[in-house]
Amino acid sequence: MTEPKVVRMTAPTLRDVAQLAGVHPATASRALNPQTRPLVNADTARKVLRAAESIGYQPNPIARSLKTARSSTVGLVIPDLTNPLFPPIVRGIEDVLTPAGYNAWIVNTDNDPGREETQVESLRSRQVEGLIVATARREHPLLQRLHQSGVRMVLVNRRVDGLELPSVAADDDAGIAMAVAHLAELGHTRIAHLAGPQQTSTGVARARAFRHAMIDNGLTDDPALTVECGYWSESEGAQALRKLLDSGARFTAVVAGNDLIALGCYDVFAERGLTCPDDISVVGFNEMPFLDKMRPPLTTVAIPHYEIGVESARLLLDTLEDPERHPRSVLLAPSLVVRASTAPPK
Amino acid sequence: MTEPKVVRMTAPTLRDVAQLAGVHPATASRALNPQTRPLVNADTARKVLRAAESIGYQPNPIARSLKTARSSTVGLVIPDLTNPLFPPIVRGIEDVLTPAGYNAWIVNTDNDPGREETQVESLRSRQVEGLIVATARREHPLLQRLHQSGVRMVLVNRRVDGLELPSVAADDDAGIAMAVAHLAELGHTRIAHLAGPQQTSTGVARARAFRHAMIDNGLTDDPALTVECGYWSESEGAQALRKLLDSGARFTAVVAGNDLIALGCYDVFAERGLTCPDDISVVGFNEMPFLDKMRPPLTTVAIPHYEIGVESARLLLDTLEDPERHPRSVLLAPSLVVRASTAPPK
DNA sequence: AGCGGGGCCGCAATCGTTTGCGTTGTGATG
DNA sequence: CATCACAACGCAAACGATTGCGGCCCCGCT
Repeated sequence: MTEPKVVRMTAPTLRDVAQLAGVHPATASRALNPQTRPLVNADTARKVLRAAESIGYQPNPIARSLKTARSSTVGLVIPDLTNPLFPPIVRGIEDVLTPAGYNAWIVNTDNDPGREETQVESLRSRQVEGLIVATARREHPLLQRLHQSGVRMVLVNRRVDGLELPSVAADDDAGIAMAVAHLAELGHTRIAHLAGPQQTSTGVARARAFRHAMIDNGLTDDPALTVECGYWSESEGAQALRKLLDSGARFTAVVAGNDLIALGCYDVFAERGLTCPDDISVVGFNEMPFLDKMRPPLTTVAIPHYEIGVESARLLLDTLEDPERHPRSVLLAPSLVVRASTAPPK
Repeated sequence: MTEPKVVRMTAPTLRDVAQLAGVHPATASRALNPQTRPLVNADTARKVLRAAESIGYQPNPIARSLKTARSSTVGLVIPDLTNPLFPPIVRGIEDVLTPAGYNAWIVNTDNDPGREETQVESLRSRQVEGLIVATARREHPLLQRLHQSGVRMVLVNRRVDGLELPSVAADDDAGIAMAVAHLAELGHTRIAHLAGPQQTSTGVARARAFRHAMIDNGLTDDPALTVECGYWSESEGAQALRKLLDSGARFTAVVAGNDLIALGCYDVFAERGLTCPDDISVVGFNEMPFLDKMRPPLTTVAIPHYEIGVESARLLLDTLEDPERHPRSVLLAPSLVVRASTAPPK
């Protein structure tokens, strides 16, 4: 004989729990919440817990958010999920947010400020408690406004000019220095830089680091050997390299602003019958997946993606629990992964 | 003289709009909603709209969700964002959801059923209106339950045994057939298959298609030449190939269950001093990014990722607006991209 | 003039929680 | 025995929107 069971189409609510436990919903609420549990008698608390358990009660986060104006949710603002840089970062973020009782809401902006604005608006209206932003440009009115209106956020990989915000990134200086030193050791003297967009802090930081590193290695930094890319993309990288080659400049190696830019170079090599590293050495930045299987395997600066995610989530949690805390930024050490795209010049 | 402006820290609500427009909140609500706007006088509607505009009113989705038990949000359940297969699909999904007024909430399951369960639970409690699921296994109690409790969903790339659900995927049969035909034309006769996990519909579909294709091409399908991978991953692909090589089986080509499995083969080639395609040809499936830059560039079956996303979102919207509609499934035509990982056998 | 019928709009309940405040009951104290 | 403190709990008002129902007014008809 199967127990006759009333099927309710709607999920059990706090009322149901209270009724079952023979208490008022308010009491049930207090009993369920560890924070307020001391306010109710231990016995009744047990009763409530048991009742909740028995009917599989799950609090309704929507109702809770409405009342508390909190959501246990943070927003991740990402320029392009298609960029393999981000998934591991996201993973790291989720791995610290989840145990802390938070959920992450991922939005794509496609590098489009308009889209970014509406996406962020939608996040805010859903009461996200903070933002992790990977789309920062040096001039970023939106972020300025958000910061002024008290939105908690942390930046990843980027900074905004004149805005003191917690941020986490790889140590660009160190990374570029390693790349240049590596090439210098191989004997390269004329090294080009395909810089990332100079509207991004990362783009300028790496370009600056490149100049310094050249000097530190006793090489001359020829401005004609630095070309800026409009985006951090393959096609922009290819464009930039074509421009450089067409200019007639002489160079035997290039350090690219990131891996995608470096891979763009591969396309140009194929177009023009150049071979890497025999004709030109190239080193990337970021260590995206599958580089070891490229042709040739790309030498690059590896950064700890997952840890970047982890750290940024931690920073956000910190500022959530103590908004007054002085903004802390963390720099993570990169490392050089030498593969077959770099060799001594001919 | 600057206009004295009252700064309110809290976002404007419907009440504020109503007050400003000199009407009752109910009227304001009706005026704001295009659906119910005909119920109010055109003039007052205009007044309300203007008022809303002037104070920058944005409806609070949380309050709305609480009342309507809807959320204009759908969940995307993805096994692993790190797999480059998914970002373009996500992009396609968002591109149709956004104009339709929906938002997407992405969750990762890491192929872990437990994690999947809690993630889905969290989605449901946030009143998502439907699910797009890319994690389906052939036996999938969770999805069975969800379906029974009336959750609307569509499957992407996968199916569940005995469950009539809308789904969208590439035409695995056609894709595998093209791959095998290509190898056969090159002169291969002993072709191996590194199959995907047989708990996934895709895994078995491709394995079956492989057998059929072998026969159709007048080749013999030797069961000893098919090895199953536990996951759709590089390492599993490598494992499977090692097993095959160690078994002493003779073969000159392999069709891999997907690109990652194929790339796993590359690792084994390096380990054992084999060269591709001279010693062994390999063809992948999915056309993930950057394959053209691999060593060697991987021949693969290209599937229209973006369109898969687009179609799955459309299907979901369809079932949302007419839940009774008979489940429709769409198959998208793949195409073969021949690169340098395939060549005639020596 | 009386009556019916729309068109518009307001009232108030509701969604499921949280929380300030008030009430009750108990034990301890003067 | 009256009083007080305090623990434990209930009451009811929020949070911000949506929506069935009913009231009001005005118009047209007989």
